[in-house]
Amino acid sequence: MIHIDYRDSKPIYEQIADGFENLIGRGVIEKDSQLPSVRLLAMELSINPNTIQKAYSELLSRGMTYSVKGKGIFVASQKESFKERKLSELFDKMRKLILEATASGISGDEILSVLVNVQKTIREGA
Amino acid sequence: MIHIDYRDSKPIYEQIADGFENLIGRGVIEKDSQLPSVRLLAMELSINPNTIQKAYSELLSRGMTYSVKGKGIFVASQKESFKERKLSELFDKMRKLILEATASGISGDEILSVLVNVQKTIREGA
Amino acid sequence: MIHIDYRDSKPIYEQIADGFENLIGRGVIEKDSQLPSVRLLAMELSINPNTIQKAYSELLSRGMTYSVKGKGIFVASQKESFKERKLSELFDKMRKLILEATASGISGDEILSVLVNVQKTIREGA
Amino acid sequence: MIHIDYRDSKPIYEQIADGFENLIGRGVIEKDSQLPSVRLLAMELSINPNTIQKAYSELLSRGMTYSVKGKGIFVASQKESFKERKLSELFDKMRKLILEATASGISGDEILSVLVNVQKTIREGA
DNA sequence: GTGGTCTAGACCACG
DNA sequence: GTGGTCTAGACCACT
Repeated sequence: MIHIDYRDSKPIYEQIADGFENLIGRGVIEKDSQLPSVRLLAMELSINPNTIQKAYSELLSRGMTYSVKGKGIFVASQKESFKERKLSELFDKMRKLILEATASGISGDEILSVLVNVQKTIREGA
Repeated sequence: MIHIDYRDSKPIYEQIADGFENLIGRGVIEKDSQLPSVRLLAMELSINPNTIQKAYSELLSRGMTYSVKGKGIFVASQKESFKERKLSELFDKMRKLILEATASGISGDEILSVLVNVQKTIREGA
Repeated sequence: MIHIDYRDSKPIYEQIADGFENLIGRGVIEKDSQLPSVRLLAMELSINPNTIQKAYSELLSRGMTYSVKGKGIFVASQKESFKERKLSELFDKMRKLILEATASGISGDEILSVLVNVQKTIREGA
Repeated sequence: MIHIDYRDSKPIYEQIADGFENLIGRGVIEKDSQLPSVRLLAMELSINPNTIQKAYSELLSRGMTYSVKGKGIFVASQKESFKERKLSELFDKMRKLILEATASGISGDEILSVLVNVQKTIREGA
């Protein structure tokens, strides 16, 4: 369900949180359904329970889930569209990337060309 | 000459190294010209000399500079084109960004549209 | 595992980095296995943890290892053959040595003769 | 007469001392002839007089020269043959290089092969 | 004065 | 527990 890459510089707890956010946002996990318990997921992924706990706290603070004492953690109803939020995130990250590139003397056309190349390689790789 | 943002998660020594790499790569600092001394820059930026030293070591291992004991640190001649390297970096980061976005269900056309929007806002901001 | 010579002009952190590079390159330490922790090795060698950290950073930038925060430092898969790289290094150092010798008026045949003598004494010493 | 490479890791005073040792050893500068004064050489090479002074001290301690107060520094008669000494130096450096290479798993034949290749490239380059 | 190495001790994020 | 960053202060070789 969730894939962990230990070599990724992104911390494990964030990889887990992002993974669930994706599954929830894309509707793979439905609203009000229960997430696996901390202990269970920790065993399944062979990961320290503290790390799972941190990932779940992250999801909670992002408003993706709600917790019921003694019962577990459940998927919250999504206020704003998941895709909308992701598009907004993409916009911010893309903007930062482009500002950096521009500061290094790369032109707008060159950036566009890089984007097209990337998309091409991804299509070919798929 | 170099601007430090203490709130940035990017470590100080890397901000400094990146800053100089940019100045050197864009030709603002010429080949064989001397960089400010470790102690001087440390005083100017109110930063520990060891941190400056680490930034300069980073530049050295990136091949951007060469050092002469007792004399100072100087800008090396750039073997590989700076821009070429930056374009390659941009490609990698862009690829990662797009893969993430795609995993969230964003289409290639939508990504392109975001890019165009970003470029538009940057042009207007400038 | 690692031997330090304090009288050697080669800095300690480099002796450590070179030592591990050798162990890794020769396959003594296997891929994805964990290196001793910074603090542990510091205690074992009676060396300041910062110096160990610097040695490990060096290995990281050489691409010999990858680090996972909170978990440890691990041996990376070797892209370019270790031996290939070492042969290239040997070539460069040998070239420099021979150029110096030639500048002192030593002939090519004399250099070859010295090499044979050295190899002889090493075999006898072993 | 003497060539300085500021990028070389070898300190300048040593480059100067080695340069004179070479000229003296190969008979380019004759016995009992006078070396240029510290001030003169400093001006010619655009180098700090302290550095020249250190180079001359080095030559003195190597027994290559003798100094006469108020007159200057002169080339001493060479006790042991210059070439003999250089061969001995070459032997030591070569031995160290080969021991390092052997520790990295490079065989004696491979070392010989590298040597031959180096000599080949030098001949071709000349 | 210059760069480079090392020690000591602190703080942070992560697991 | 782990690695990583930063500060403070010392010493060294070299110019």
